[in-house]
Amino acid sequence: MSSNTSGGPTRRERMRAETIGEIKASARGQLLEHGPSGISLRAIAREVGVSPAALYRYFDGLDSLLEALCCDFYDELIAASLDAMNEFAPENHLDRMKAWIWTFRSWVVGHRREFELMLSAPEGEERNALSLCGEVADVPLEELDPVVRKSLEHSQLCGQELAAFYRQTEGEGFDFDTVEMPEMSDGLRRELLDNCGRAIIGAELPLTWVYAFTSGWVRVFGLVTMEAFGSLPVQGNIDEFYKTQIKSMMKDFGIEP
Amino acid sequence: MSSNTSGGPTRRERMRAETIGEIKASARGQLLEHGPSGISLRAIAREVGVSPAALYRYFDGLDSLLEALCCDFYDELIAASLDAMNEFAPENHLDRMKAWIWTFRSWVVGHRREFELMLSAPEGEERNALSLCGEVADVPLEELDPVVRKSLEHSQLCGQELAAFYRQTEGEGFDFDTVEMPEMSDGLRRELLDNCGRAIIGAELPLTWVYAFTSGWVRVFGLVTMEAFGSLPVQGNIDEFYKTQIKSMMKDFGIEP
DNA sequence: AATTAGAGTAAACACCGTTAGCTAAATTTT
DNA sequence: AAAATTTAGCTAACGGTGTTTACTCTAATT
Repeated sequence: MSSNTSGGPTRRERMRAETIGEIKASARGQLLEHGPSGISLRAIAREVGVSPAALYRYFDGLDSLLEALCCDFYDELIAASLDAMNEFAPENHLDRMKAWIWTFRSWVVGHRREFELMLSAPEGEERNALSLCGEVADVPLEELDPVVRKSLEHSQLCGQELAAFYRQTEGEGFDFDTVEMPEMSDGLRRELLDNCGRAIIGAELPLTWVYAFTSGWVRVFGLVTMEAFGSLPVQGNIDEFYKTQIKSMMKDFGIEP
Repeated sequence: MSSNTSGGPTRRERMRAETIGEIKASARGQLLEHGPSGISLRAIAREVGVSPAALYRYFDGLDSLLEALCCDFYDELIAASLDAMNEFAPENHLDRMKAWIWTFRSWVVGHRREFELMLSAPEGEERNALSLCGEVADVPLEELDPVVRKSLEHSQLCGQELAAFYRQTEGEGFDFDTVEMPEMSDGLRRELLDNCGRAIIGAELPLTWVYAFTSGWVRVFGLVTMEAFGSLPVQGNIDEFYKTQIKSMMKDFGIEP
């Protein structure tokens, strides 16, 4: 009776997938209306037309559902980033990175509540994403918190572009050693090269650029988070402010626009 | 009978203040143990040895209590900042600003859960601190959300120091116009001068420095938030990384160490 | 001494997440 | 085709939550 003889998903599997979709959609609706703490299993059950206990056939509990939601959000963000980046030629790495930043900003601002959940999600455990870069390179990726993994995936999208841009620039005889950077100890040097270079960028590029990338990442994170929380000290010309920030960051790479 | 004939607080007022203190202390304990969403009025009542309803004599409800907690945290942060800044001479503005940054970081890292609450607190309303700088200068300070006000107060602590440092540097014939800065429109110019200059720094200083201050603020916010959330891409040499970041920011002001 | 304001209570209301035990239908296996 | 099994759903309950109402008693004020 199963339609699985031809390899496709079972009838039950289809039903199950659809129910999961309904549950998530309802949860997201409540997230938008009442914020992260306003998501209620019972309310979801009411909306989906099912008893509260039935939801446990689909998720291990509220936390599990929230985590799944978070993963979906990251997937959305990653897909949107890829879409925006692919509006530029594959070798146009600079514009692709700008598109990444721009998508990060616009997606978060258009999905503030989702972003709130994403920020507060991986702390269900003792402490959260401290491994985002720390020991990430030495740990099997499968053992990472799924949300942390998605977040890393999102960062890598930009990092890989930088790596490609580096290879391109390298061929043009760019002198990376003249890029300005504060002096630092061997320990910090190695950590930057290991964590950011290996884990995020996925390539061994010069310290000056790894430092510029890390600084830039902090700045973008600050910008996006502050705007999402409404504490950005610019309100009317945010677009332009971002552009000036991007210009400043490019100068940190030794690139003049 | 009241001890108020000599102007001091009434006996009842003392009792009340002490009870409020006990309530807050219990709430903070739960915050540390179970996170922001683990604060429960009933649990507090249990711990203080009182019926749940009794708490409503002291706070309008859970949200009100959380807001009060937040204000206390900001007061703590501000006091700690002042203490650290005052370890330097009043005219040593540069070191006082560094002390401000350093206190921000160390206090947040030592009080991550408190910081979580502070970040998510003012969003009880529709949307939160969007007025942090936007129209803050044109709005009576009393009408602001108290948490937003405290947060502004904290920023101003650093801003005022910069203003004083500016006056000092001005006398030494420093050429502010040579400080590098991306070009920008008049609209953004005015917004930066109004919001950051007037509201936070409290003085009219050159655009180059206002831009550098705003950029620096975003960077510091990014650093502190990422470290608090465990997603800073440096784990073993964070102190030194901060120092390099501070050096980079100083260069944005045109100051060589 | 009488009155008032304050702090406290118990009981109830309407929610919440989660678990246990059961029923019925859909699928697999024999 | 019949039996066995997996799956989805139910009801009912447990212990927890924030909040409101109406009532009591005690401390301060008049």
